[in-house]
Amino acid sequence: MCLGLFYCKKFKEFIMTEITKQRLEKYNPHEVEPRWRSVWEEQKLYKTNLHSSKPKHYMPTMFPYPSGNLHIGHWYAFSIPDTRARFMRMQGFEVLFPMGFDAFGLPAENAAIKNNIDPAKWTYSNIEYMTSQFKRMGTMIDWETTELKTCDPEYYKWNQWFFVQFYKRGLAYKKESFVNWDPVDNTVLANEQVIDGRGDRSGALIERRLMSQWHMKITDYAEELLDFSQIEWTEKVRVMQTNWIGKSVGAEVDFATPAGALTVFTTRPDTIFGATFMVLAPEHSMVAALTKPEKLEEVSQYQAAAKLASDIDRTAEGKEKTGVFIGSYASNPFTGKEIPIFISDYVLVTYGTGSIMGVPAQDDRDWAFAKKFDLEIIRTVQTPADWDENKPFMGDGVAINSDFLNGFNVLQAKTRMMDELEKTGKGKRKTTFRLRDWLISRQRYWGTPIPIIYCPSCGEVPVPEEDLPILLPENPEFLPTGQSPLTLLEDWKNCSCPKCGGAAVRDTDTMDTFVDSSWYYYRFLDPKNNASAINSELVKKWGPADWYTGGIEHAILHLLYARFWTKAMRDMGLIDFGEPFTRLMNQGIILGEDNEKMSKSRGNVVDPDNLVSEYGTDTVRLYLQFIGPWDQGGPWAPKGVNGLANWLGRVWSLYFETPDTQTENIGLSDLEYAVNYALKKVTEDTENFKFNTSIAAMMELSNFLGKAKRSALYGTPAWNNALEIFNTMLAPYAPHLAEEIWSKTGHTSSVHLEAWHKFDPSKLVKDSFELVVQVNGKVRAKTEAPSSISSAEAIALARGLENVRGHVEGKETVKEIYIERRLVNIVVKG
RNA sequence: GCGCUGAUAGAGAAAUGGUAAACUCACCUCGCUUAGAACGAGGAGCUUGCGGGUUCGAGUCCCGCUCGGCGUACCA
Repeated sequence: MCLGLFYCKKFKEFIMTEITKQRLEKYNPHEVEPRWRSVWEEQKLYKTNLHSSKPKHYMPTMFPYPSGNLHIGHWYAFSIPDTRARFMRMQGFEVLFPMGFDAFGLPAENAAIKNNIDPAKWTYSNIEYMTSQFKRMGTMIDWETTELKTCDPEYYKWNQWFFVQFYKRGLAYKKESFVNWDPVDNTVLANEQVIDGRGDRSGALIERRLMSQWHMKITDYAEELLDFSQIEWTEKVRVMQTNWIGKSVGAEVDFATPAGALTVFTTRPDTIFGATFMVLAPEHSMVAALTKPEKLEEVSQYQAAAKLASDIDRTAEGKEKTGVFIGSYASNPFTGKEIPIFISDYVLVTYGTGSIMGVPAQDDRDWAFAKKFDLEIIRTVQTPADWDENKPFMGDGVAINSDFLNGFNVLQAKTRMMDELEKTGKGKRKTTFRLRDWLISRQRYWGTPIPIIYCPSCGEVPVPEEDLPILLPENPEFLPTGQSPLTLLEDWKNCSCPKCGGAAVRDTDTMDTFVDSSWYYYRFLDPKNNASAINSELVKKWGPADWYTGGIEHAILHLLYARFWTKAMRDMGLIDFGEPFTRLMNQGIILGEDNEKMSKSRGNVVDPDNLVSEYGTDTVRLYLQFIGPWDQGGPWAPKGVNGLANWLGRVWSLYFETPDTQTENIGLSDLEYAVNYALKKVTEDTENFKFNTSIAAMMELSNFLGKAKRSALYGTPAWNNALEIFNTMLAPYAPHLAEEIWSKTGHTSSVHLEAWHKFDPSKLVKDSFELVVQVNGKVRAKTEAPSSISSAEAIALARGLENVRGHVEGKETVKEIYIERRLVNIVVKG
């Protein structure tokens, strides 16, 4: 912090004030802002009445992780929606704008390991500090009603409760599978948390391990999650979720092998006549049975290599196909031909059946494999005339070499083949999803303990509801063993079986923190509720959220899980709707001055605390909104901030400086037009998150008022009314300045309790306008015309203009166009 | 590779198919002996990344290209 500069400025201000006392007192945000914030807090001005009879507007934002410091991105994410929340409040809605902390997670634990601090202590002290930073933001967050920390037992108890309910309904289950192991954070990760083969937090290359882990059955909802008809989200997020869910419609087909039927999944059943080989994933369960003794060594070697290789190596772009012929043959169910069986790492054990039929002519991957191993290629779709015969053909065409399918196009052939498969029992229709069940076990300490007990005689037993919460024990040992720290706490781990009372042990993993964020927006309505997870009555009244805002990075993580959780809650009868967030808005990212992502190593980090100390909260908020469209983000241009501070100063003087001249000639209707125009623009733009143009409209208005001030309008009732309306428009944008002006202009209650003014459309109708006249699309003249002018009159008026006549006379008129209250275009020839 | 985006004065950006550049910063001139990293008056700056097309009219719609961002990537 730059205290030197700060005090120096203060001192200068003090001197100036003394010398020029008779002049206007300069607006001083550093005095005004904290003063109003404490008044608001005292008066509980922003208390939301959850039982209000007004229409509700629920506007949560994705709550932050308590990293220890609010950065400029937090200001962008939270202070801007606050403007809209304030606006909706003035529009007559009862608005809930909540805030809490997503407080479980790895950074706390990593800090504990590194600095030997208790993760709880670290987290709670961060929350305390960040809350004080938050309060400087001057938001209408109702801390008292909504504050929520997911690491509180009163919160995570209900994670455990949900887990038990899900368990009873078969939505939470344990299975052994290949999982993503992060060797740096020493835990498994969900598929959604693996980015380009690396852990999303640690950046470590992910290893594949076979482990027994808890999953949430999100795949039960795969089909429903593809349905976005109940929500208005951006195309981008819908597409990302749709791709992630990855629905493929096709068929499963059985191929006979010496070890029994080998089932493959294909989206192209029409190409079976061209299947000339089989490929299994190296981990496929039938590999052992199908491997001939003489191939055993080669196969084991390949399997070992595949196991060691990271996903990123296995899937690298342009990687040459590898594989091993395992010695056995399968029989093509339609041609009867014996085709060789391979293993290769381009087939994934986790997708479909983990095995495929190789159809090189119609698939570029199979083509590459066939070329590499010199396998037979049979075209089953007629290639276009100019087709390069050294390429596979994936397009539509007529089936060839395919017996009863010959002559049909791809779509027809698919249907016929699937009918045939089902008729003959050689296969069946099948839809496969890319989406896997959500793996929620984490081998870490700082999270919600999984409420399951393992009993030698009763097996896995969920903890009875009355025994919840299973508290996280204090003072764990943090050893980088790859085991959960909870495994080392014998006293905690050992327990008795709730069923038989015999000796048993607890599950020592904790839940993925995305469990916490899957339902917190319901908990905000009653965060201290000790009797149930949610207050059904309030959730019924307030849910689903009207608008939800946050970063796009959660498009397929949090936002997909939250939808799943909500649907599961609906099916449990807890709520009566199936989507958590009716509308979604993703803010962009604020970049450094150098147009690069802000980072300490680049040295381009903008510190909001310093900015607030220099310019005040209102200026920082306004600048972040003015910089551009909110969903676009953009680079930080430090010079512009000052401009916003100066604008606030000019607004201030608009109210409190007396004009010394009366030189402008401005009429009442101009004033009314300007005010109503701005009001219309600000109303519409604020509603739609277009804060930059909204502020521009207010600047235009203040520029106009600055001029109008030096006219006869000054001091009239209309002038005073205009200033008052402008004051209320400012309130959501510059809450402190607006309140100070409001109070200094003689009001005794808060401007934030005022109703938003409605614009008067009748004041926006002008009785004349500037008619633009084009000849052949080129502007040739402009003239004032009455608004009521008819098309014929407008054209006649245009033709009469001297500049136009020169371009029109003696030429043949082809067309005349009049666009109401805008322009005339005369098209001539010759 | 595929999908989605974006490209407008020196910078950030406005613009229901209808006068391109609102608004802010920066720049220039003048005023103000000061609210001064201020204020007031005025000014300069572009044919909207490139090439086609549709249209009376295109920054906006369509096609191709160049460059950047985001997402995704052997999913059978």
